[in-house]
Amino acid sequence: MGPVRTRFAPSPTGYLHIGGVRTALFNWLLARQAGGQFILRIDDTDSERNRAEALQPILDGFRWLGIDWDEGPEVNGPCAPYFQSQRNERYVQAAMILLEKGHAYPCYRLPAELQKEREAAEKAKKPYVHRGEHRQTSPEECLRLYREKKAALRLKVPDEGVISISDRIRGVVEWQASLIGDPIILRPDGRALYNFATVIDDSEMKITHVVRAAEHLSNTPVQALVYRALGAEMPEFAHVPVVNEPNSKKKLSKRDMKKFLTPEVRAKLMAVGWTAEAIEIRDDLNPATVAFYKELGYLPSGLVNYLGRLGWSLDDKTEIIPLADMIHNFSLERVNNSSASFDPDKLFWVAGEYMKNLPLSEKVEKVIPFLQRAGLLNAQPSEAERKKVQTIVAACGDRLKLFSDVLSYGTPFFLKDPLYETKALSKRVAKEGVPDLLREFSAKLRQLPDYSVPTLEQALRDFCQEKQINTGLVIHALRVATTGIEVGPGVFDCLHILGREESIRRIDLALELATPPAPGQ
RNA sequence: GCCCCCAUCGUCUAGUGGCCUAGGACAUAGCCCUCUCACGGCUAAGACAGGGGUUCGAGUCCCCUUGGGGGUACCA
Repeated sequence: MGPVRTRFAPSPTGYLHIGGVRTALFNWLLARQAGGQFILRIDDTDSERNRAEALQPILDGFRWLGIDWDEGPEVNGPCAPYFQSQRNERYVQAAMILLEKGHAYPCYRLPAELQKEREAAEKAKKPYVHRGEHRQTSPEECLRLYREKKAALRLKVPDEGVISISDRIRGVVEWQASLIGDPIILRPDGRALYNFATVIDDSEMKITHVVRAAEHLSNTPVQALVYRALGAEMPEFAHVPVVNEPNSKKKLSKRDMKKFLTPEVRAKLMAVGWTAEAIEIRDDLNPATVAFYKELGYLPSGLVNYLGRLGWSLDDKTEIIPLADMIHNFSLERVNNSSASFDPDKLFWVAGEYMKNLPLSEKVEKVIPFLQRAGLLNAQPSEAERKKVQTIVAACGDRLKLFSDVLSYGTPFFLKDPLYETKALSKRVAKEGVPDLLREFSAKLRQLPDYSVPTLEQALRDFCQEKQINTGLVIHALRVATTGIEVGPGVFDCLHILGREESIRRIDLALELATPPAPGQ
């Protein structure tokens, strides 16, 4: 066997599905570990859609995640083309060889007739195994018949015997050949069927490891028979367990993804600037797709780590596995054989762990687009503005788990006036004695020698000490007065970011709002 | 119906016959730290689907049942 070559063969559906990425990732890891090649092949045999448009989101998704391909769309390679729709003549050619060699035969039965037979068998509680009448016809005669009148071409399945494959994840799996009906490999119009096309492609592309979703396990005996008939070398098979819906044993389906677009999900998307209409049009924006996480500002490295750990583990305790370690340590033998539920909470946590380790400068770069989209920053931020963003991001610290979190923590620093939460204002500012304290402290702010975080903190502590009051009282009041909200970076960071004049202006503004003029005045 | 696959805390997992009184992580709850939130620290609760075997000994091996999933296509 030559160098390790793995592949992922998505249909151009217009989005990159989470479950698919996991399978692709395992393939990619295997290839990278062995210094082999990872191939992207597009299964577009039945696609009537605009291919370029439906393919782009998939390529974008992989690129965003850093999963690169050595051969495939846009990069090409020695086995081009990498679109099944452009490879049909190869399938026809291969089918003709099987016909000549007596491994295939034409079948003139109509689908409707077969359907009836199937139903009859079902009623009789007997397995339905289709065997066409031309199974015994000589290859020469079959070829003559086929030339005379095109028909569906069926593969001859042995009458008896066991088809056995050794799956790298499942172990040995066997099927009775007598229970497998002769499958169609070519339609009367010459279009190949999946089970046939896949084998031709995998064989021609010298794929050494077919790592795919477990739902393909049942296709494998037929494919094994095609390899055998072709006289081609069989690749290693590894069927990875499917990814289930959160908290469910149901497969995370590509169909019916709309149900993941819950009100909460919609709210998250709208918080980062998507309108309800845009979400409707971009029907791929939901938690089952990669694009969703990109839009919400998840770190791609976090998503890759999470997906890699879903169904595979390094040992009994490691959760955070840098990509290089994952490449180095990945093995099919440690892939679980039971299906796994996708857990958005854990993904969120992993993404946060990666964010903690991201250099500040990178956070700043990645956060800027979210601020721009929200209209808080213009398209060409000045050096001063970038500096301000940096200060804000630094002040956010570990609170920033997603890039979009900059909106919940940073917005008050970009608005002209804070958006005051009424409740917070009445709870923290419009409170017995607090307005006077704020006024006094505000006056102190004016006199500070500088406006740094330590100076501010010292000033406040001294002030509270002097007044014999709890520091929290003033701190909470200050935070609400200057940012409008109760949660966020440390209050001294907030004051520092705003600067002296703006801090004081906002305190005055809050006091105005919180203390309505006394009646009669 | 028939064929194939799967089965440890709510979820992801460790476990390859004695190291298991079943370990870790997310989520949950409580406490601590603390200017809020987040981070961090500590603690709690929480699982071997059921039944038979095999064995001195079973989460681990075998069988059955149950439950999930996939296939049974001129879908992929």
